[in-house]
Amino acid sequence: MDNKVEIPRKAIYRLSIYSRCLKRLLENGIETVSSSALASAAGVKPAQLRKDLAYFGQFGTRGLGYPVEVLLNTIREVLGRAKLQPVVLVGAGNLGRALLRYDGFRKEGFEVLAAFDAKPDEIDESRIPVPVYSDDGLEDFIKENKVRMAIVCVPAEHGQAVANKLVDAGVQAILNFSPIVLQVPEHVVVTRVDLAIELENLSFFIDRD
Amino acid sequence: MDNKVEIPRKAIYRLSIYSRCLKRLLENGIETVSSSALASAAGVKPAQLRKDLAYFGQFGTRGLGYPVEVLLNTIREVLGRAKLQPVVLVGAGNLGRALLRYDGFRKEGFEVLAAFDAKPDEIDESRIPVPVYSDDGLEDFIKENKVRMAIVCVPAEHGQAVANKLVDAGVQAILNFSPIVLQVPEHVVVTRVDLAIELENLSFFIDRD
DNA sequence: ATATGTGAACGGCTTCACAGCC
DNA sequence: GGCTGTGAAGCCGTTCACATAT
Repeated sequence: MDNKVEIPRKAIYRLSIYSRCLKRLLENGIETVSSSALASAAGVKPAQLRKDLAYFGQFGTRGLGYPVEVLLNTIREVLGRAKLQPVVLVGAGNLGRALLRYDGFRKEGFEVLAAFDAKPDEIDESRIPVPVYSDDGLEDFIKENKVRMAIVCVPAEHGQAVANKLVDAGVQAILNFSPIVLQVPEHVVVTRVDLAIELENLSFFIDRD
Repeated sequence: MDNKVEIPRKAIYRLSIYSRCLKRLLENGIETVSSSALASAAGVKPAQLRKDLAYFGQFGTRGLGYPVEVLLNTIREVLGRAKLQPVVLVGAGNLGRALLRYDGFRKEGFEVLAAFDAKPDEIDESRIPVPVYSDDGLEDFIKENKVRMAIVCVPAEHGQAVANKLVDAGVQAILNFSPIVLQVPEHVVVTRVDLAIELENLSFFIDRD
């Protein structure tokens, strides 16, 4: 399959899920997996898995399945996850500090270099594995360290201002935990994670009294 | 518009976003809003906003727009957010404890009654506003308190077992922070929030060296 | 004049179903 | 026999465009 066909965003997202499943299979010493087995672990239909993989190559052996390790490495490559990716975090409140302590990021190849906060002096740095600086130095730091990704955990009222700063400094992707919709230029990608909205959304589906 | 037409999940999700925007408008004393203004604040197209609202009624005045307060209340009603919703959290690790301290849930009408952990004795409860119990009591607690929603923050290897317990006890909606795909019966809704995957997904869209 | 409500067109992702290969 | 790869069909949500209402 050739590169001219764009890979749909949704497919990209699922690639990450597949990679997690493959990682577990690899750890368990499994060398080959069928589309139906992997699909079920990832919560999708077999045909969809095969279509997703077909966007960037042919890896399977008919009658057999996919080689776990090769497939995993290829997916990582496609996702651009060959090397450690530097990240900054803005807003060291409750949530921000928790994310700084969260080891899932590093384990997956992201390095949070530093945190920034409007009032760094009031932050209890004792259990945080990275330095917390004042917002003032944000733009310089991003430029100096060629940071392209940022995590935003500031209150709603500061979200847009922070995003503007980040974009001006060269950030291209933002993981936004602030409960607002950020307005950014087209070349910048934002993923919004609003925990209260996720809960609210779920609550629609439970029985009412 | 009648109730026979199912509201798409994505539309439901957007209702939550609209409600946040409307809340801000209300706080600023704005009484009427057009579909284009509200849509732009919510990051969607005007036609989509109108379609979403049309799923459950007609609220606008042609030539004028929508009454902010009425619309907000109606959306809250549709979302089933009339009263406080009890929630339990399972897994009081870094992320779990941060979520317990996060005030966004309560502010939006969710009450985390208690947390459960495999090793509650090792948890530093000092800064957590709810009790942390042993996993043993999970099912009884859920039944006694008629809990229908749960937040899961346990390591991947325990995720499915915890989910099974929750479902058996009567939980109908799960917000899953564990990095696995939970297998649940059809009547149970799961929303997955995998922070590492979100980052990974974003990293696909930044320039490579 | 202006903005909603909505049938119809559109587009894109998902699923099917089967040909092709091991 | 079993499983992948893929064109074709199907489905669902989005967007358009205009009739409708104030």
